[in-house]
Parts: sequence; C-alpha cells; structure tokens
Amino acid sequence: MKNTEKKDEDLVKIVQPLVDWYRENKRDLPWRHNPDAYRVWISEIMLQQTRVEAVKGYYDRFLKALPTVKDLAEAEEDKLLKLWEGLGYYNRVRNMQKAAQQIMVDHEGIFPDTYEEILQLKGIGNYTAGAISAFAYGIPKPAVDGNVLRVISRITGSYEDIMKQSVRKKIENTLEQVIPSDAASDFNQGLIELGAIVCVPNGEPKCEECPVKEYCIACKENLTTEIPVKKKAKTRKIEERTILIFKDGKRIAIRKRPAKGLLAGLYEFPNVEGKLSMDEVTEYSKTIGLMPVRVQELPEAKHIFSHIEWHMTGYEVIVDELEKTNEKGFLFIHPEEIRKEYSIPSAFEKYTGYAGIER
DNA sequence: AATGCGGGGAG
DNA sequence: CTCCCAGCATT
Repeated sequence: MKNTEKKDEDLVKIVQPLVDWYRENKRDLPWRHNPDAYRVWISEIMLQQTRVEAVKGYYDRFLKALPTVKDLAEAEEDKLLKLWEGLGYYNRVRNMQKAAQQIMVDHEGIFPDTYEEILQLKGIGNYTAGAISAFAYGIPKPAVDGNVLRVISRITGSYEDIMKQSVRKKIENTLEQVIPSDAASDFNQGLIELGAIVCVPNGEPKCEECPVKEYCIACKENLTTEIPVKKKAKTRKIEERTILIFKDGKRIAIRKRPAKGLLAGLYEFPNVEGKLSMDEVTEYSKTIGLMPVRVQELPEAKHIFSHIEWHMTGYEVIVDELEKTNEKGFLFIHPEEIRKEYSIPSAFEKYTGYAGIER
C-alpha cells in the first residue's frame, strides 16, 4: 500500500503538463471533430491494433454509409464486410453490429453513457470502454492501450512484461487514482498521443520534445531501449496454397469463406492446399467438372497474417463454361460487381488484377 | 494464461 | 527480416 501511494503521487505530477501539451500539440483527426459516443466508438474499434493512417480511409465512408446505431444494427453482413474490406480483424465489425443490436434492445437505440453499460457491449473491452467513457462523456476512467503501457512503464521505470494482463490491471488501477475529473478526455488522449508521436514504439523516442521528461525514469536513466519489456510473439506457421482464377470469358468464380475462423465470411478465389503444378491444376479442374481451355501460371505471392504465413502460387484457368462445375458454393460474378459488392481480403491482392478486379 | 484473428508501416 | 500498432473473444 505504501508503494502504490508513492507511485500515484509521482504520477500526479505529469497530469497538468501532459494535458497542456496535448491541447497544444494534438493532431487534427476526423474522429476528434464531433466526439459523440457513436463516432468515438466507430473510431476506437477501427483503431484497435490498427494505425491512424490506415483508419483514415475508412472512417468517413463508414459513418456516411451507417450514420446511426440503428443503421448499423440493420445492415447486411456483406455490406459491413465491404466497408471493412482490407482493414483486417473482421470480427470487429460483426461484434460492432451485435453491440448495435444490443443497444437497440436494451437502450432504445441510444448509446449508453456509463462505463459499466458500455463495457457490456460486444467487442468492447477495458480499453475501449474507458476511451468512449472519457472521450465522449468525460468520465474519469482509464484507457490503457499499447501506447499507454509503453509510456507509463517508461515513466515509472518498470521492467515488468507489458503483455501480462496483471501489469495492465495495475496500470489501470494506478491511473484511475490520477485522472483529473475535469480533463479526463484530454489526459487519456494525451497519454495515447504522447505514445504515438513522442514516446514512439519504433526507433528512438523523441524525449527532448516530451512534456514530462523530467518525471520519466527511462529518459533520465537512458533506459528507453530496454523499456518497455515485452515477450516475443510465437513464430508463424507457413502454409502453401494454390490460388485459382477460373474464368469463362466474362465471369470469375469466387466463393464465401466459412463463418468462423480466418477471414470468416469474406470472399475468395477458389484455392487448395499445397503447391500444384500446371498439370495438377488441369486435373483438379476436371475433377470439379470444369474443362480448362487454357491454364496460365501466375506469379507467386506471400501474405503474412499475425499467426500464419501463406505462400501462394496462382493459375489463371480459362474454362468453357463455369456452370459445369459440381462444386457447391462457387459463385460466378462479373469482375465489376465483385469490385463493388464483394469483400475480398488483402491476401488475394496479387491476383485480383488477373481477375479484372481493381481496388 | 494462451491462442486466434489482418494488415501495413517503420527501422 | 522484426516489431508492433487507439485489443477483444474464446478456450
């Protein structure tokens, strides 16, 4: 108890300098303009494990397509996935729709305004509940993301592994004692902003620009290369796949991926495990009832997911009639319609050009 | 506590 | 190449 008391006291000193710095230096971002709960929510979900620059191209389009909780609750899944196409972690948008439906049922379509109620929503954990509470409603709850873990562990000079949830819990508890009730949003956003543009994760932090450098143990003792401590991720599993662009002159074969697992519910070109030769592709085509008129090898491609690596080889297979296939689940769609209506993950980007689809 | 889940930018 | 990002759900 004595220890935490001292820590909290130290951290209190950063509050005013940090809030002042944030108000002076914050970036002009779309979701900071009119931070009502719905807008903050959409932005926070998009920003989970995703860089600001990546989100910029999606945010306004999503809000324009689905301006209210009700619109989101009632949208077709394929429309959601199309709006999310290329952003990754597609369960985020499905969970967001479930949450919207929860809000329609439990809160009459009005986004809830207490931390506890917000935390109950699908896809919203401690960080996002804190962020929405503080940014939209000024509620003094912590919003501890990767930036904050890094910033706080550097300031306090902590060598604890920031991947452990016990460490995150402790930082949340500490911060909760420190958040100013009259500037909860600017304080929380200040911590995050500091981590994003000064106390950066890659390369040397810009300590000379830091408003709290005099309170930072890592800065003063030159420990920023060793703090934060973070356990290494596991190595990825490598999978060979052969991607097949079946076309009959005007249409392309695609199919919907299973509802669970990797890239759930998205559309893909037919593909099989392993690295097939041209003869094997011809053979395979016949087994599914398709008569190849011409088979052409396409360039190899690699796509890296967080836990899997796809090493792909591709073939363009011109067939006489796509409808002859006995494969269930194949869809025969014009490239232009695929481009407009079907969400195809980035993993297939190398091959979309050969299918006549441009992003 | 460990694992699954995307994609891309920086060094 | 490696690291890691405005994380969460499931097991």
